[in-house]
Amino acid sequence: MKVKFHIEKEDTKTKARLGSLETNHGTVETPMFMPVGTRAAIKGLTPDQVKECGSGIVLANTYHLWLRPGEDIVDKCGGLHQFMNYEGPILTDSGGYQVFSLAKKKEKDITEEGVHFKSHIDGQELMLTPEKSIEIQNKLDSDIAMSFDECPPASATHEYLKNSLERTLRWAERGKKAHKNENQSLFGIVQGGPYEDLRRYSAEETVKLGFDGFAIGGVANDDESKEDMYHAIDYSIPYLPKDKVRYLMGVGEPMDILEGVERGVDIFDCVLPTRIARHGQAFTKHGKINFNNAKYKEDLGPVEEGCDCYCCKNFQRAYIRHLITVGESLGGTLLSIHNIRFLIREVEEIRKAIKEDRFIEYKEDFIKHYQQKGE
RNA sequence: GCGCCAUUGGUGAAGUGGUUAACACGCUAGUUUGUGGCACUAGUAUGCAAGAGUUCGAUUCUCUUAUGACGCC
Repeated sequence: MKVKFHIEKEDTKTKARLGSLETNHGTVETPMFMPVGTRAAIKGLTPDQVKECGSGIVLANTYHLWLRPGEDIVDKCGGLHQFMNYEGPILTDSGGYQVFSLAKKKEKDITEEGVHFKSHIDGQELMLTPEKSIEIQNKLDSDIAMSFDECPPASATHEYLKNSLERTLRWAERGKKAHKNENQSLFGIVQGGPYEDLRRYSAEETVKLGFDGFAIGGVANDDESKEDMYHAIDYSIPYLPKDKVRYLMGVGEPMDILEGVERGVDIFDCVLPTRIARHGQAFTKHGKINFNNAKYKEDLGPVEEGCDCYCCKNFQRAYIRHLITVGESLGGTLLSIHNIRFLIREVEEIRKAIKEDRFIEYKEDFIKHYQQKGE
């Protein structure tokens, strides 16, 4: 079955909405944050630990699983759910983002047919096309597949973005035609950088093609400003159907999730919670803290006061700081658990706030605390 | 006791009679948004064992002292 999205409540003061997304592997409440497991693993965490964080959907990546171990092996193992032993819903990214970061600044590698690039593993010359990406995702058997799109840099010109999004539309159509897995949903992706006319055009045309959900792509690239990112959302959302789920790709930071929800986004994904964890940093309601900092050497408190995660319930900051400074991977694991739980706790609170019709108050309160950095 | 060599930051060390004493680690901070996992960026010796001398100028040359290694008696 295809995913089904239901709106349970719309916020009266903003475009925020409370909903649920029904999939073959369970129903997830929205707004929701999705942890990223690029190579069929949330780095450093077991599926049980991921689940304990309250996760709904998790991500896996087509590009990475195509190169290793190969979609046929995943298929032989019984599909992605069985392969990685995750029973909840899984969304696969198309590989577009990865392939474009490999082909970056070489326009000749980007053709109508697809994208030429060299494998980051052995340098082998490869080509990824919309059909190939969808074919791989069909075999991986995720619940949600993403269209193969071009993800242009934030610095791209209006003209470049226009041509690019038109090609992305043609690719979306080709991908849709190539899509054969009846149990898998397919999402379209809106591009167009920070430009109102392009976002509108891209959204309207993508919607016409007909997808099971819609994503806003091409945001938070390079050093795109927050303003541009919020504009990209604002200019895309009005043209997306209300009854389909909306996914803001690659975003993330605690503040951005609030801004996204306020603008009508339902689901988010981001590598940040796990990446910064491995580098020793944690989200807290007072801002981001860095366990490489000497001030945590003798700190006996939990990573975050009041947090209900496994890390905060069982370990002191001094221990986390120790693990990080000596390079024990458990440090990254524990902070990943905390950071994922932090973002999921945030969306849980957001859902509660929308339900109680106080989303904007919640947001303001969150910002007030988040801006006083330190602790 | 004599001879010979050494002594550079928290550590291992490079180096030169003349503007900012290399590099590495460590340390201190910062960055990270559809992950080319375990990275990147920046800062970190007003001083080259101590003192005196030669010189326009010495960490670099000379002398004395201290400490250490090696060799000889």
